[in-house]
Amino acid sequence: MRQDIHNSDIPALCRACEARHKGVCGALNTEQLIRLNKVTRQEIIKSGEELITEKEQNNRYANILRGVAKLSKLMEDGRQQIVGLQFAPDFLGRPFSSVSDVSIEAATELQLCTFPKKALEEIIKSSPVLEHKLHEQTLRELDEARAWMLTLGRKTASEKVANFVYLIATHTNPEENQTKNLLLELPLKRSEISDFLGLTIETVSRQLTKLRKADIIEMQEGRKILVKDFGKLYHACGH
Amino acid sequence: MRQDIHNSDIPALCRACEARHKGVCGALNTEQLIRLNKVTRQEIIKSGEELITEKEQNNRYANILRGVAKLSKLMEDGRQQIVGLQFAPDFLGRPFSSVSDVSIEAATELQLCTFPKKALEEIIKSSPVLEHKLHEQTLRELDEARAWMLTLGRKTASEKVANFVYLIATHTNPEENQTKNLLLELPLKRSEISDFLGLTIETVSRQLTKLRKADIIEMQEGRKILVKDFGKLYHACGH
DNA sequence: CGATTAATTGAGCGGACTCAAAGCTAGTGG
DNA sequence: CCACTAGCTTTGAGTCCGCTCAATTAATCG
Repeated sequence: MRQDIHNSDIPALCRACEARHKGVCGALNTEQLIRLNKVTRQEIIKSGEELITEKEQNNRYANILRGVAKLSKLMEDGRQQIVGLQFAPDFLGRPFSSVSDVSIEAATELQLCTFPKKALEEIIKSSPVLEHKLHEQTLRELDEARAWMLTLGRKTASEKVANFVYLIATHTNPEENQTKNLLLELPLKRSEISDFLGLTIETVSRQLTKLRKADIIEMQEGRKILVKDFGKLYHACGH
Repeated sequence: MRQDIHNSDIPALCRACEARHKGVCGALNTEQLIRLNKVTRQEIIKSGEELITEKEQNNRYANILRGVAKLSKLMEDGRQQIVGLQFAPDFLGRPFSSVSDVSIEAATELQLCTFPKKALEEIIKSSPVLEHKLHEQTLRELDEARAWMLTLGRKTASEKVANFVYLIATHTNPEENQTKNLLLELPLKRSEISDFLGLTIETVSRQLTKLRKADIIEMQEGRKILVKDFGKLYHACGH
């Protein structure tokens, strides 16, 4: 599949990139990487900036190299719902459609590798493995969306907040399902967490205080949180 | 692509099947249809019967020929969330994974065309167009899941119920965005509607009564509902 | 027809919301 | 260094929407 023997032929950018190992670019051979590399552009997006607007035309895709992106939907009256978070090395954009029905915004500072829609779609034609990789990410996102639907529809405020901390814990420090202390930084502010959980900022704040008083987490400077008891946190999610 | 010229070669079952036109089987040529047809089996599933159990092994896929299937997730303490509905000619099952993380159950009587996981996966290998079709359905499901997340997280009880009626209206009678009367039959009972909307049966019932008193719908025998004002219904969804 | 399950309606409660105020942070400039 | 601002977060008090519990009515099916 991949020709790691000729590692030196691989574009410098790609050589260090996580997307080539765990992301969609893992489906590409050296020649395709070189071809794609000619049209890619690295970009740094500041926290809060919008990449793709809901219901609007867009003709660029991207891979996340670093940072967290949030996908959200907005109602005319201002109500908002965050419908997903994406981490490196996720692929950003809606394949096979020129309009996304969610907006994509940088939750933290974001380092991206962007490329034109057309370039990707051409490579897909010659390399079905790439579409397979994209399909697998779509399936993973669908599983996550449905798991979150259970959280939104059936869990209490405290379970929701625990679930959010748990989600961040498992995504930023994967495979560390340990009971030991685990330090993490929340990529969202309170208003965003509330829009992700279908709650208000006040309720989120109160429930975090409850988790703190229950000795499950400890709050540190900034948005840093120390998970003191991973088992209890998992349990607090409703499991 | 498809060889409709040799229509007579197409298996009898497939000739009348919606899945060949609008569903995933549209990606297959006559030869592939014949190949798949050797291992397919038509099945009638009674309302309420479970096809696939959450977290359990399963090695069959299916296309819906008639009826509605519901996808749901269950918590240990019995809380339940319906995370999607599927209509003909949708494909049922989780590609590339032997365990589904949702259970699939017949919401109404269901007529299916089932086939072994292996058969489909082999055809995918020789025909990337099939994977593309599956990918497109997955993307559509993801869009729908995210739209529903907005409903679950940010809409009021009355908006939720209106949204449900609207969803059924648009899925059972597509492209009839008319102001004229539209008769439809709800495929779910109250307890299922409440599990879909993250509400209780009582609240669902009360909100339906409100829609009736607002002259937006009219309730008839069984689960039939007459939509008297499609525009008002759309508006009642929060739009 | 009764038996059973589904749906409606009512009364009262409580969890999450609203509104309001005070406490933190980080950034800016004197 | 502190003063000042603007944005974010926490905390409190009171309200209301949707839940719970309970009773009735309506459908469905032997």
